[in-house]
Amino acid sequence: MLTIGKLGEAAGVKVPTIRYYEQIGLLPEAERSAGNQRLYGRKAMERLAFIRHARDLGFTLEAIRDLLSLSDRPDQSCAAADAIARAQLAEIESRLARLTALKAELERMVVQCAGGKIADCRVIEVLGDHSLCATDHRHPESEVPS
Amino acid sequence: MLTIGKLGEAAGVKVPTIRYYEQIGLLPEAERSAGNQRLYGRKAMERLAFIRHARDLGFTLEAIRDLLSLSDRPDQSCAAADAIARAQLAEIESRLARLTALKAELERMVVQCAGGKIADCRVIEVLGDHSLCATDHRHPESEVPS
DNA sequence: CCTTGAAGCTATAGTTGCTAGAGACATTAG
DNA sequence: CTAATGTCTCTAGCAACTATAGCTTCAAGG
Ligand SMILES: [Zn+2]
Ligand SMILES: [Zn+2]
Ligand SMILES: [Zn+2]
Ligand SMILES: [Zn+2]
Repeated sequence: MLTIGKLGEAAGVKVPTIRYYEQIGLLPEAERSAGNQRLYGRKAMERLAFIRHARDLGFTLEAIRDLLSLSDRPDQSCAAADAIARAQLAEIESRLARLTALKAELERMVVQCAGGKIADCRVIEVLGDHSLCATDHRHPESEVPS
Repeated sequence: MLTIGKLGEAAGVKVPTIRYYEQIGLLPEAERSAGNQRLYGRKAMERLAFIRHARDLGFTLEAIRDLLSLSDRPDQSCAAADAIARAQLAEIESRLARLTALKAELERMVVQCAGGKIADCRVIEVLGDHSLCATDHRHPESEVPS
């Protein structure tokens, strides 16, 4: 049985994050020691590793919640899990497309600036006027974390 | 003079967002009509367009605050502005690198799943075990929005 | 002129995924 | 035994908005 600190160390997750996952119900309530400290066994560690890995792949906690409850029903079809993964892939692809456009615009700005006074700065100028941009990079949908 | 609604429409910014920008000091306090409603002129519109465009290019509000105060001093060197833009470019490039790795892993997962039961689902399996991944995609630094 | 509906006002709370702090209790090394 | 570290709960804060509630003001139609 590991204390929360050891578990965090083992899984590469900070202690408050583990408590947070428990609080929102992603991790079950941990066993407690005589002195009321959380104790974790192998199952908790695997579950935490799953969560952490999915987070590292960009899944939201909501998606992870669904994936976890699916993985608790091994006999069912995996179609739902695959759909979540495909949705995540689509999300990543759309962010990639957007970031690629942003990168191109930022490179243009930086390259075009001759480096004089603010009044002549291409960076400031372009920021003030999207029609100076080469691509349409404007924000299509919601802002999501990476 | 535009009302806040017309300004938002013209600039592609929601009304509460404009009020929010004023509240945090990105936009100056607007003039008010006799009935206490905000009124905006061309300068406010340009400033809002600048903010919006910079946001669309992924700059944080903090960076935009700095860029705006730089653009208010046209005689100074633009080195600071260029540095902010280059930092933003670097940030975008690092997000791109990460997302590219994520995309590859997600594609692998999705493609490898034969689509049977959860117990045999490659998606669930890989999520539980990073050593099944082809690349090291783990989260390096802080989570930042796109 | 009056009414009605849209648009505006303030203030507060919610979103996501944590992170940081305060103040108290538990455990462990020396 | 004591000191240092770890853990406990609870609360608040971060970015960048978004949503809600309960008002007031405005513009247009009858
Ligand atoms: Zn410049
Ligand atoms: Zn642009
Ligand atoms: Zn599957
Ligand atoms: Zn992995």
